[in-house]
Amino acid sequence: MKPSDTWNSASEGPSLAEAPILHVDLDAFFASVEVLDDPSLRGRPVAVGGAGARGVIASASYEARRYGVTSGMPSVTALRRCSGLVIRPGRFDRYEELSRQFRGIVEDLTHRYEAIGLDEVFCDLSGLVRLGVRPVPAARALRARVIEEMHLDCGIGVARNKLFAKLASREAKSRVVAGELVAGPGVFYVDHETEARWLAELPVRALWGVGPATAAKLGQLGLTHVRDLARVSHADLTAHLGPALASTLSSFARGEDPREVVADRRAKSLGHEQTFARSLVGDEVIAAARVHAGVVSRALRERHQLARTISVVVRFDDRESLSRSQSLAFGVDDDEAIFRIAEALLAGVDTSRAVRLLGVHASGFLARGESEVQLSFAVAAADETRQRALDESRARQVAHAALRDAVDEVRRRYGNEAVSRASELGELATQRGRSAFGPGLDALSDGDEGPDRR
DNA sequence: TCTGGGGTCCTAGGACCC
DNA sequence: TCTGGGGTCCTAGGACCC
Repeated sequence: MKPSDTWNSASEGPSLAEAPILHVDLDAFFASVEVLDDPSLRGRPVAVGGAGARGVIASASYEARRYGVTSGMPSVTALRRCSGLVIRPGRFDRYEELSRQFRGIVEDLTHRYEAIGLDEVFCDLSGLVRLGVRPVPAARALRARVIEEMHLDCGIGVARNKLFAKLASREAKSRVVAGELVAGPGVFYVDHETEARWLAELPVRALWGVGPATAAKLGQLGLTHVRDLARVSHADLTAHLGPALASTLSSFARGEDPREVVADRRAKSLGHEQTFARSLVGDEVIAAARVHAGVVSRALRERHQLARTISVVVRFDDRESLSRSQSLAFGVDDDEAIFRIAEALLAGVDTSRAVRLLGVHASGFLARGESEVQLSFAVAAADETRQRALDESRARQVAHAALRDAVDEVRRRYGNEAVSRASELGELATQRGRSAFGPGLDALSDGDEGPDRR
């Protein structure tokens, strides 16, 4: 289908020059997918997240929101507000499948789009002048296709820049007001009057990049609304927020947004982390690192990438957290190689303290085949142990390749659980499939037993 | 029994090179 | 003999986004 067949109609709304940016946001994405695939959930309060003591809500249906359930909320709190809440653990393969379908529909309109997570895109339509595209009809047609083909709803903001487009997609959506669902228009165009009103009325917290910490800092300066930002000097803002954020917020306060729509963003890091139903100590942490290293290395191989930097992150029971990283002169994607580096990094961490979260991350990607470049600089090993781990991991990177490829092949054919190391078969590993958002209720109930000790 | 897991970007200090 | 400033890379931590 050619864009010109669908996306334009007469001369409704602003021209492309006036409002070239679209922000498209799928409604309550994860929760909506659960309802889509299980119609018995329709009309009920549904959320996706971890159901256990340490779980949080990742996505809540509008019915759940009527009870005050929001994403990011601890599941315990959510259940207190809504005892009938159905919490599903999340099915990321399915969400990714629908996300691809979503992007396919967007691509029929333009290839100049930037994906933000699985359920949002910014589009830059400014190159579509020759096709006679008008942004508002294009947005309506896009939304109609999402509804018809995916059976999911979305809100679309149409504006001059990303700042207003993002605010507008929120305006386009349905919302809960005083416990009642109020339908939104679906597509919302930000004209000059609306821009001026929003800049005058919105709190700073509504801006992209202003979270709890920055809002608190601004609050101490007496800056609570966007309009307040316009009257503070750039030097003052920089002194408190640093040059980058200060510059961004100064622009926003004037209604300007220098950020372009960047198509084809490539991931720069990849990782796997888990909050445990029961905190781990000592060898249990190392065992968990082995499982995590396996997840990360498999993801690297699926992407045909090698990582030059491996890092671990640890959060203790008192919520203090730390990270340790090691860059290599070569790239790795091997389970054992990544595990050995993670293990070496953890040797420098006091694991006699209770560890509630462990993460293993990979970054500094090389395409496969580039592994032997970058030999010119020295690896800064912290000590002899670490150096030995590095040497060994490099040898293993070569030695284990054949075995690893064979194991990958088996996993591909029979599923991830078909071939596992003995150490992955304990409770640690069985928690993996339960939820991406922390331990589930079953993990909570058998938490006393803990993972097996070897 | 408060606060996940996937990421991105920024900052700051130190090492090293030119 | 003392000392410069820019650039890049690495590490650690923090804030933010969905």
